Amino acid sequence: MMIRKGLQPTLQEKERGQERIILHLDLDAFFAQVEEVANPLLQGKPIFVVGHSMTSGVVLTANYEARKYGVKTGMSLRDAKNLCPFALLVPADCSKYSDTAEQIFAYLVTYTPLVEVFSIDEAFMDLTDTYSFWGTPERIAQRVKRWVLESFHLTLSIGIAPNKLLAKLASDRNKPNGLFRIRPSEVDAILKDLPVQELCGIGERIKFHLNQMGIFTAGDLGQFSETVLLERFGIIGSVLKRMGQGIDHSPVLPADHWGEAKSMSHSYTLPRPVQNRETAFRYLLWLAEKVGRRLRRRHYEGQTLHTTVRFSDFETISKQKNLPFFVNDGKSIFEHAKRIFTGIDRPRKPIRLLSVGVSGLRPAGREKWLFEEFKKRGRLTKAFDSINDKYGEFTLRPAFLAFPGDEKIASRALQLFGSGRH
DNA sequence: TCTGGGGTCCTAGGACCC
DNA sequence: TCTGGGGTCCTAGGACCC
Repeated sequence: MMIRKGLQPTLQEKERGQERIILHLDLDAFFAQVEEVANPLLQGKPIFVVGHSMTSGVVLTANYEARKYGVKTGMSLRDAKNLCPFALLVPADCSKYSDTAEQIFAYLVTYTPLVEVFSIDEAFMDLTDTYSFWGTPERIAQRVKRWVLESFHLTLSIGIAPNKLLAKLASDRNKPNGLFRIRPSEVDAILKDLPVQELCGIGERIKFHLNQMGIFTAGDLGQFSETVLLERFGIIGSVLKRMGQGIDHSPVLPADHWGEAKSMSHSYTLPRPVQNRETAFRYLLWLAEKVGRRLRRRHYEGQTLHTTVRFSDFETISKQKNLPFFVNDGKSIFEHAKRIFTGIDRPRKPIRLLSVGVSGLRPAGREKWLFEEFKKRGRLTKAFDSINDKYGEFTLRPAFLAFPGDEKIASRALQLFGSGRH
């Protein structure tokens, strides 16, 4: 008999013994549902929630009425309109969605502290140690569904399973307004004929390679030689094999267990391609200010600057630069972003998208300002922030953002960026 | 599939150092 | 400098998720 050091059970023991109870919650067609609740005139009609442009771009969310016509999230607006010409277009209002989601996710903590927010409309809960207080996991799922419906008039789909991978699969089973449980004894049967790309983590690219190797279902993947998978995919090879077997030991991690953020960025697809570089610089400054503001709000500063340019022919170039110091103010971020931009620019091509990001983050304010110039800049930035916090984003902005000259772009930009308050 | 916006992680080549 | 091997850092790009 082997004597084990420590009291932690091995993974195999966990697998055999205690079954984890993991829930995955997924708000159905979330953006579209929120809009329908806000505007009853939309109810029962096909709608697309779209980005700022309203004429191009992609569908952020289509409601189920529109999905009947084959419209999917991420589809270009043009294709979506071809499939469903009568759909109503609603511009996205992200702060509205995140406010709602935040209240819903906060409620989940009633049942367990182990709630992991996975995206704006998805969360995991680990109920292993707490569900018995309410009876069964299904009863908790029903209570959550009822509460969300009564409080927000929204439906969601919930999957219950022994791990996150399977819980996510389960929530997808009975959409919308679904509830589905996968028990350990059912895992093999469910995975046997499941197309590989339905496993979270397997996208178009990996699916293509797997298919080429003759692997089409999760069942195929789980049976396949790990050695060959490792040769083909490197270290993710063994992860893939375990996914095919429905094995996933990853924990449900609440926010206070998350590591620090690693990067922050903002990108923007211009309403139409822009040839004029002065105009491009204004967008760049706007993005830099947004990134800086977010870094400061979350008390970060970063050392690596990223800039991406996408031209009208979709050629995309990105470049990053390590700085000898940390930044989190818009002006410094802009100065370096502009320098990087100039280095990768193709001056004759119109620009379609710009992106500014900062990585190499650390908590801000660790070092005293070294130079007087930086000191002044820091104070100015603080004053800006306090006013903007009070009266809304971009109430105060650098004079450069006043858009002299180009009236059309100026008014469009102010409409987009300006708070409208003065 | 003519293609949004915000992230994370991985890979691979080159520079640089000992 | 005709030049080994290993480690680390930097950088560009790609894959994936929602």
